[in-house]
Amino acid sequence: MDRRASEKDDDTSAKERPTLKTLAFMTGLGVTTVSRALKDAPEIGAETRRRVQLVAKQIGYRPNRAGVRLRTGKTNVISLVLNTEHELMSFVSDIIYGVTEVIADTPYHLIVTPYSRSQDPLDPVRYLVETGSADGVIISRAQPNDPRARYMLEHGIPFATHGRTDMGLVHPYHDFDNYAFASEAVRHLAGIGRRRLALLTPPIGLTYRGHTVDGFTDALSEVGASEVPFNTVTIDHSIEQIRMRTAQLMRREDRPDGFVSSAAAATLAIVAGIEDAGLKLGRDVDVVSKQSSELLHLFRRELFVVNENFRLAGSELARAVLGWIGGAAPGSLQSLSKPGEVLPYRHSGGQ
Amino acid sequence: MDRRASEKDDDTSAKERPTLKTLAFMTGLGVTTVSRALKDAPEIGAETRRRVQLVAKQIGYRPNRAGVRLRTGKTNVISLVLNTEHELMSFVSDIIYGVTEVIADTPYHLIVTPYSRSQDPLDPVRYLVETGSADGVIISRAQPNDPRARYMLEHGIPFATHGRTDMGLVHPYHDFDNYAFASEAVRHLAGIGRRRLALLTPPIGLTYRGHTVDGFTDALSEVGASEVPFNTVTIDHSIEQIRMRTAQLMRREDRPDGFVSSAAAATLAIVAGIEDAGLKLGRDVDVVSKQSSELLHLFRRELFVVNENFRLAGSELARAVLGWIGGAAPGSLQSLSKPGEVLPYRHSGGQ
DNA sequence: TTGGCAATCTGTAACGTTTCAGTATATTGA
DNA sequence: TCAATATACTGAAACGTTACAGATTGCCAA
Repeated sequence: MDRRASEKDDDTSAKERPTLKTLAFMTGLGVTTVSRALKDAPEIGAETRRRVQLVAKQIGYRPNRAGVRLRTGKTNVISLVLNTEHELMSFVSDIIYGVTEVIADTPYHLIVTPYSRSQDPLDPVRYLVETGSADGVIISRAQPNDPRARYMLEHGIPFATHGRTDMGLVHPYHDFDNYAFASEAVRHLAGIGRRRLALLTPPIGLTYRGHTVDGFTDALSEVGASEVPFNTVTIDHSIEQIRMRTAQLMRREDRPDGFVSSAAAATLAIVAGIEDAGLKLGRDVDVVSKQSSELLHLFRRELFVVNENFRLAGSELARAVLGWIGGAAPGSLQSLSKPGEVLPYRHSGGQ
Repeated sequence: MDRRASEKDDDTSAKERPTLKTLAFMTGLGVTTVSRALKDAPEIGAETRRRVQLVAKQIGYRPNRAGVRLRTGKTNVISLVLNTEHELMSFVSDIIYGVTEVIADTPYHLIVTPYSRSQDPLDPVRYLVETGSADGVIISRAQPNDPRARYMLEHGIPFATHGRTDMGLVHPYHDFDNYAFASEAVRHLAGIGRRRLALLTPPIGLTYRGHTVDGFTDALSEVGASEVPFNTVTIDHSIEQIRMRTAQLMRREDRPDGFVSSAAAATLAIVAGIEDAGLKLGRDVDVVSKQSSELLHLFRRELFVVNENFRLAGSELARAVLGWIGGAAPGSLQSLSKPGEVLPYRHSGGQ
């Protein structure tokens, strides 16, 4: 009853997974010929090629990944490297879906490689390279001088970064235009009469913090508004801390009448802080916030939002890495996503 | 200058990744002996074993995954199977971190295997089993009669489900006690004088919808409150739909004075719908909601929340799968997470 | 007729690992 | 002394794939 024990060499009717040997036996060809026929090598006769591919399709042949990987070193794996405490929730979810969307009809698998605060961010990357665990890597939280990007360039492994670096080295990236976001936000606030603005920045050390700050200050002087420093917290701080600092700030004489916030969750905290101080959103102060899922307008209708699409980022990053693996020039695999306009509350319910 | 071309057999000083052959050469032993020494096989002399392990550590030997996988079939991979449109954002993020936390100090990698609405949920699971791509699988959105669980049991691949099944088959799972959540929520609402309650349920077809509904109705009759049917939407519906249906419901004569909601995002929509109808949360109606990240209390202070920890779920599921792979009895790898008490708003800011 | 060449196809080896079936040496029992 | 046995180690084979270096055939030019 047990059909496990295979009959040595002739796998004629075995229920095991078909291999090249199976195909070779069925077609009467050699294993080498089958292998080449399946990958459209030139020295295989047209009819033979068709015949092999037909049989392969019929019996549902799928190349054994371990075999390929052992022989060629090709893993067919893309690794997404994530920080386990500081990524935005929606970022993780959306970027994964974006990546999987792109690799769905390729042989690639997505593996998630985490690292925590206590680790050197280089650790996971080093691991991947040393063990040859992936053909391509996606990293987030890019820094102006990013040791991970440098390391991967030195070791010749294709990668893409979410966010840009600034080392004079060229590599694929996808980024959101945070300069445009921040400057548009300032212009919008100025347009509704706000003149004393505070910025809740991205975390220190990341490239896009610089872009955001630059957009903010440039637009500030353009419209003739002034900045109220708000440097004690960033969007990486806890909700409670941001809330407390905001409340402190709003109880001061020289409080801001406008905020620009780089993340939705932080915006909740800012608003809570504003209200803790007894002030009212839309009357005493206005807030423009980035968001990645369309929820802020439910929170307070007075909020202004700019949408950032992380799913798109995931897709672009995946495309970039695959492109590099496929031999495209790294410099041609860079993309910058422009923010849409600043959106006010729009009533979508009712009848 | 190019040191790529290796010198055939004697890898004495090559900068390539060390293999068993490298270790064999360095120790003067055979490849077989080295292999066994590294896995503490009994027929290796104590000193030899120590010596081999020391050298292995020194030169940073790491077994080649492809070699192991090809020879033994062991992949050292856990696959997390996710629906690309209906998982909660926070679920994806947190469960991934929970899983990676547990497998961090094991040789396991986590791969994410997505499937979309248009696909049979069985597809990704079938793929994993047929291609032998993973040693263990984690699936979410368990159904009472779940073809995926049945399939994996039949094919003997270890797995764990987020949520329970109800097929008389025993397998590892982790679940949140949604019966307790719903009944506690009802009791809480009754305790503050609410008598006409509506339930926004989990999606039709999932096991925990039944648990939630049962907890809700049992507690209703226990406290002598009545149900206002709210069956046209579930938490899988869009924010806009839930909002619209809620507003419709709240404009009726026989509107509810209390809601129980199974997801935080849906709760935002419910509140928006309530306010669309011109009613006020906390005065005209109260809402108890589950949430997985502590943000709802920032949204409206009048909300009551119960926390569900998805990171814990991820850890438990990973532990369960690893346990099963390690030979533990599937029946011993089931866990149920009890909800905490219903939490009112607590002011945490200010001084 | 013969040598050359293009077009197809094939066997062998190798990637790194584990398992199987040994071998060599020392130790024991009688 | 010899055989039996335990201890410690080893080579060869195999997992499925691809690359290398041929083989075989037919055809054409000289």
